[in-house]
Amino acid sequence: MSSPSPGTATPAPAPEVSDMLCFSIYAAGHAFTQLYRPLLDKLGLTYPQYLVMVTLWNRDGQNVKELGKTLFLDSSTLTPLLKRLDAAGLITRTRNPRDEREVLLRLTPAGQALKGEAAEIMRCVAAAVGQDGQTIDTLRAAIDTIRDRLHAQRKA
Amino acid sequence: MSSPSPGTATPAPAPEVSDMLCFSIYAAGHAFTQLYRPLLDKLGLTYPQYLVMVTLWNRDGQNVKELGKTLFLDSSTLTPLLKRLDAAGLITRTRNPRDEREVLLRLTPAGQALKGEAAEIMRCVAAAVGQDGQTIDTLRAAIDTIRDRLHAQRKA
DNA sequence: CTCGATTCAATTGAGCGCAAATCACAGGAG
DNA sequence: CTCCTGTGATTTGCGCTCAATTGAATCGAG
Repeated sequence: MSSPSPGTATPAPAPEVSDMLCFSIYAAGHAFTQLYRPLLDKLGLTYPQYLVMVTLWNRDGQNVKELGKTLFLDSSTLTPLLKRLDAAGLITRTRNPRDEREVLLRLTPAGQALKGEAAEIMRCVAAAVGQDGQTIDTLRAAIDTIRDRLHAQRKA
Repeated sequence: MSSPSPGTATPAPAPEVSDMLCFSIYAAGHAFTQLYRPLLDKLGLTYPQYLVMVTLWNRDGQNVKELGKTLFLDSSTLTPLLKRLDAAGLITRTRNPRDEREVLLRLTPAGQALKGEAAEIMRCVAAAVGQDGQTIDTLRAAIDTIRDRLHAQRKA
């Protein structure tokens, strides 16, 4: 008697992926990546590389650990990605003389210069999303709340 | 004079990743994957493999194209994934005798049997998300709307 | 029936993401 | 100073994701 529909002819609820919040987020993430691809191709960046650049544009000179904390990414993901940005001439990677364990990430002039181009991309994405700022902020807050709850679960 | 804040001391708005909806979705997606990992390890599945199984539990005997349409994934992603599910004894992959281009995907008894274990996982995930069904449905609808808009943009 | 276009799956190459193991450095206890 | 522990980054191995290409089968025009 624990079923919501009591007795007759409901063989199984049969959940579909389209009913699952995790799948909505999964699919929307891919859709964003594919939206960004042609826009970022002009800058020679991938979507995760772009997120790294946005973070560095806000605070230059952080180390890998701090960057990873902001993006929720592991150093084993970031190290090869940062090497590619380095090879592309957008950042430099130097050990901190005060603590040789840390690698400091600094934008090159070329890396700084890309910031100007990014504004145009943000406008394109906002247009593609096609929702007002209020709606987006509310949605974002709801998603972040869930993310934080999932991360908290991780420790428990 | 094109700046929104007219004259004084606003050097740059400096958008951060935490202000970007795309990043919220990106990070939440990873959080879900990490929540699922220990749960699915018991079944020997990865998260994308689990989504495939959920889809096949709902409709057995589809081909790769149809599966990809549901999950928004390409055959180049699915082919190796399906080979792993085949190697694990959860599905079979056979050419459609009516049209030899298609590969039909069918659950094995072992693949069917996993469906029972999945209910428990869904309960764990729902508990971790910790929101009522109404809230989740609203959130999911909003995300799906944006996803559809992004996909539509793709064609234009 | 033959030719050309289309469709479905598979393959290839590059990059992302994470767990686990490794290496180097820093800092404290003795 | 030496050992031990902890931390930051890298390496390795596996799987996912997609663009581009290939190969095989189907279908339609003539």
